[in-house]
Formats: sequence, structure tokens, C-alpha cells
Amino acid sequence: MDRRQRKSREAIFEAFTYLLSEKNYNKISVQEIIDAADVGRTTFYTHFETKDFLLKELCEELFRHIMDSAMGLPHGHYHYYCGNAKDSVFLHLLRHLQENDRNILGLLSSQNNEIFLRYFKSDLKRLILTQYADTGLLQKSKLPEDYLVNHISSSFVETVDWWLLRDRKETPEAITEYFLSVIEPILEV
Amino acid sequence: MDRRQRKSREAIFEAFTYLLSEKNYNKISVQEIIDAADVGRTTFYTHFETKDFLLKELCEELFRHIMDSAMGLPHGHYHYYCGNAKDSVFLHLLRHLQENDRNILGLLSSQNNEIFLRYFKSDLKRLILTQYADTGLLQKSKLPEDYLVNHISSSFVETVDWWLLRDRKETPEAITEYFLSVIEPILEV
DNA sequence: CAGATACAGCACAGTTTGTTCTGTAACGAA
DNA sequence: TTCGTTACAGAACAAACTGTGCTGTATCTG
Repeated sequence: MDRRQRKSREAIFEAFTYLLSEKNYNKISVQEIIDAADVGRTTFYTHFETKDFLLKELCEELFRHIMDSAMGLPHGHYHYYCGNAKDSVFLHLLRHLQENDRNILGLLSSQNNEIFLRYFKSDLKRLILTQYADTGLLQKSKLPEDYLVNHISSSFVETVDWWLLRDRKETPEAITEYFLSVIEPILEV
Repeated sequence: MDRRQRKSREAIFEAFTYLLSEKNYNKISVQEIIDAADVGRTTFYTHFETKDFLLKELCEELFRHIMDSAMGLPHGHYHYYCGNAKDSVFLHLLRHLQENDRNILGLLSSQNNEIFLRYFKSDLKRLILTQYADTGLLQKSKLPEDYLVNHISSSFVETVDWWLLRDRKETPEAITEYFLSVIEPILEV
């Protein structure tokens, strides 16, 4: 990709990220993004069709790395350490979040956090499905599989939200313990 | 309240509800609401400062009745019917939702459902706090109380969302059983 | 070096927003 | 019924935003 393209694209992402951490998505105008990124009006529209598409691409970039690295982990191992969260994918995710790449923590704590938490959740569902695929745990339950997957992923997202809302006072390890203690009883591990 | 005021207000609410069930909140212009409600521009702005305020008032009206009736129920009784969901507030809420007053089901299943689910959740938190207040169950756990309350309320909201997304194929009783079986193990009932 | 291309700057028509004004019709109390 | 009050429709308004098109310039790539 052309260096000029990369620079413009990055400038727009950065300006947009800043604005999102400051004010409501709906109140951000394209004009503001253009001004903050210091690019021409034409430039913005050659890169992104609309503000919504910009948001979509930002979200994809935000979670790609985190999810990719989590997908690469060995599956289903962490179940055998009940009460000990050391090998959980969820702990891995929390630690990854703490690196705060691209100010993901700022976005997840902003007034726009719902947007990002939604993206996070949909990625999580896929992750959880592959993680539990080999274990058969989801099938052992009396509850429908997709109800369980939905419950687990949304519970994790809510846990992260709760954690961030309280300024990450707890360690990732402690949070993982909290989370596993509301999830594992259901799976009868 | 003047009859003219009531009629205008109701026309705006109705038009807005219809539009919300059809398209994205952000894509709805005040002009569309005015046209659909068939009122003058001035009228809209004398009733509601902005579109956001209109939404806020709609949400308040939507959940007031449901929550008020649930608040009136005897507290803490349903815990003693473990495995039997007959007396649960949650069952009460689901049955109330099914009455579909003001098309609340349409709104909760629309593409704007997140807006309404968020309101629902914040109301639920208060309800759950009062419901569990007498039982001491929330304090018995090793987990922080507000973490538990958040987990329970968001789990119920997610359960409702899941139920509606699948066109309410299950009975409220069955859904209550699903929900209680992911919550009660944590409270050790 | 030379052709391609991403860019800034400007202008544009169309839309939306929130406000203000005027005259009219519906209301409610006496 | 009468009369003062009030909600209303309709129109006009400035300001802002949106998405597109155009021109000339600077930067990139081969």
C-alpha cells in the first residue's frame, strides 16, 4: 500500500479513536474527523464510504490481533484446572487487553463502549465455539448449545465491562476467577 | 393535561415506535417522525427538546408499568422453589412482556434492541437488589455483590434477547427454567 | 525520468436541525 | 355561551452537515 495511503488512513483512525474516547459516536460528524485528522474532505471519502464503514473497519482492526492470538492457543486445556485459572483463554484475553493496543481500553470504557463490546462478543462466540468444540461440555448440558455459548460470551463481556468500569482494580487473574466461578458450575466441571 | 397535548404526544410516540421497529435509530430524522406523526414541526419541539429526549421518555414509559408491577411482588419467595420456576419474578416479567404493551416486543427485537435492552437492564438491577435484599444470598457468595447483581441482570437480559431472536419458540416457563439453571448454581440454592 | 495516483482545496446541491413568527382553532373555566 | 388561554400548523430562516465533482499539485513506483 502506498505510503501516502497508509499515513492518511492511520491519521483518520487515530483522530477517530480520539474522538470516540471523548464523545458520543452519533455526535461525531465526518467534518470533525476530517479536521482532527487534518486531511482533505476528498481523502476521507476515498478511504471510507461513510462514518459507519470507518467504525466497522476500526473494530475489525481492534480485535483481529487479540482474537487471532487467542485462536492459536491449545483448545480445551483450561478446563482441567478447575479453581485455578492459570491456563484459561479468558486470562489470556484479559492480559492481551491490558496491553492497551490502539487504546482499546479507552474505547471499551468510553461512552461508546457498547459498540465495541458488541463486536467483542460476536468474536468471542466464535472463539468459545472452537475452544469447547473438542470437550463435549456444551452438549452434556440440558440447555441448548447456542443458549450456553451466548450466556458464556456475554457473561465474559459483562465481566470485562464491570472490570473496566471500576478502573481495573483487580488483577486479570482475580477477574478470571470471578468469571470462571459463575460459568463453571453450569458446565459441571 | 390538555387533550390536544395528549393527542400530539401520543401521535409522536406511536410514529416513533413504528419507525424504530423499521429502521435504525440513527437513521431516523426528526422530519420523518414529524411526517409520520402528522404534526407540525413546532409541535414536536415544544414536546421534546431533541430526538434523544424523545427516546428517553419512550423508554421510561415502556418499562415503568412492567417494573412497577414486578416491584409490587412479595420479595425473596421464589428462592425456596428451586427447580420450580412458578413463583419467580423473572417468570412474571416474561409474562408481562408477552402482553406486548406498546409493542415492546417489536422494539426489543428490532435492530435498535440494544437501546431498549440497556434500559431494561438498568431497571432490572434495581429490581434484583430489592428482591434479594432480604435473603442475604448476595452476601453469602465470595464474589462482590455488584458483580453478582450485574451478572444476574445482564444474564436475564441476554436470555430475553436470545428468546426473542428465536421468535419466542419456548414458553415463558421454559425460559425461566433455562435462566434459573445458569443463575441458581452460583447462589448455591 | 515519466506516468500513475493520492492528495488538498474549493465549490456545489441537497438535507437536517432548531428557532421564530403569524394566524387559527381548540380548549376549559366562569 | 362567552372569553381569555394555549396548543397548534405552516412557513421561513440560518447554520451545519453530507456526499460528489473538479482542478492543480506533490508524491510515489517502475
